[in-house]
Amino acid sequence: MNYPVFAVTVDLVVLTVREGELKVLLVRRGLEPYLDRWALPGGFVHADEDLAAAARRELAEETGLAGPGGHLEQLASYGKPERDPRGRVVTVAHLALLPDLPTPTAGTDAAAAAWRPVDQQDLAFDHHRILADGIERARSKLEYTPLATAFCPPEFTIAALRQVYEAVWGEPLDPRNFHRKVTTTPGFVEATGRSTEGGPGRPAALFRRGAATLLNPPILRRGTR
Amino acid sequence: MNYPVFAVTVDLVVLTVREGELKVLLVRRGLEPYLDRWALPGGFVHADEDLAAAARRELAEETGLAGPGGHLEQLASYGKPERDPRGRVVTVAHLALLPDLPTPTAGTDAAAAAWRPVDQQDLAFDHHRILADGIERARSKLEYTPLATAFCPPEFTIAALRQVYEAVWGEPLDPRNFHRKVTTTPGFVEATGRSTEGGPGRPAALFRRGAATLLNPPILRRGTR
DNA sequence: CCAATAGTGTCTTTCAGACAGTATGGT
DNA sequence: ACCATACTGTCTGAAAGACACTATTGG
Repeated sequence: MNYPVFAVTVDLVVLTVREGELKVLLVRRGLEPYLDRWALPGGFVHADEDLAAAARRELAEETGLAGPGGHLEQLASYGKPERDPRGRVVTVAHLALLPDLPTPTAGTDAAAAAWRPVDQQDLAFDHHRILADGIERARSKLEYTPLATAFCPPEFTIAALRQVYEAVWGEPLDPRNFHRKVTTTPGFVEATGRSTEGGPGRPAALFRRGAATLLNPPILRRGTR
Repeated sequence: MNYPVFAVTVDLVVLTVREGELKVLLVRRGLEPYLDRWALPGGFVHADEDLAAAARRELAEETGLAGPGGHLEQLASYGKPERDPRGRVVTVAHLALLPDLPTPTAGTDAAAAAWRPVDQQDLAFDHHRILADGIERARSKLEYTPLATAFCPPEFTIAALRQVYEAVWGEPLDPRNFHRKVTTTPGFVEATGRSTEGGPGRPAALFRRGAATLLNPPILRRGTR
């Protein structure tokens, strides 16, 4: 049997919420092509490695840890013949959602990695399109899954969860209605019994993620109604 | 730069509704490995071909036409090292939804192709998993997109559209509430002015698909509530 | 007339959106 | 006391589920 040969890479759309904004992890390329341009982190799939394993490995190399919380899923594959000038490369993009880690980009691999706003232009390769697809996937998944908790540390307040929604969707939500919705949806979050302390205002109860994998009914964005 | 080489294929989960049931297009393998087992149609991506183009080509080869109506989208990629005993093969699975064509499987390529029930066991490779993922994608997309119309001919009755939902979800829907829902959702369907004739009962108005790409609010399955 | 299927109207329940009001901390 | 933030309660309107009823065809 005769067939063309390909290289296969994984690229990562790694998102987090910092300073009330949705951010994406980018690396500055140190090689041609697209020298010095921002790009999604990624790399070649090894000879005896599953796609998901390659994505986990790259994530660990770039971020230091995919430790507590967080979420990693396959996004889509991109394989236009001209997408990489070096040859025929198919990339299997993955989407990672991480809490805002104390050690953000102390990766071993990438020389210059940084959290950047998600409205990036002029990324290397077709990474602009991959990024756009990843953001849309994240926005959409917040509607019907409890995945927003992946952006939060193991224990979080309802207000922190709401700020995740507001950052990802870019629109304000009513704190009271949001609180009611989240706490009455079975399995979305469960109370830990603990509370915050020290800040201004009444202390907030702390929650951890619940067991539900699907929100019913969903929380719909304004934009899609 | 040194990296492992892969073969890249596209595999197709082609679904239609026949005789009130959801069916998948399968081919009987004429080669090792998995000789004589049912498998999803598919093939190698050509040297200068986009992934989507390869999927369209394979669909045309297997079904004869992807003509009026229908829908084709990327599903997911599968690349476990051991998934093909011949070597390292990554497959980019696609999902196709087609109306029940008069000429179902007069393909040129596959010797023995057939519409089979979707509860197949013992497919070749990891095709059982791919099929399961494709069916779940289809079930889920009927909830929040007007994609059910892809299973229908260019003009169809509300009852025919309802039977698509019932076949894909495997549960009965109330004809009256379904009618109200579909006809009052802007952009889901638009009336043609024509009607059916000849059958028993009152003639039904004929509709074509509307311009909407997203249903708001969605039509939710019983199972997920 | 009757059977069969298409389509409309009505009632009830659920839930989102808007927003008043209460609770509990820090300064 | 006052401010800030957390949380609860109430009202209203939109829409789903259940289902009675009317409409239009063929036998």
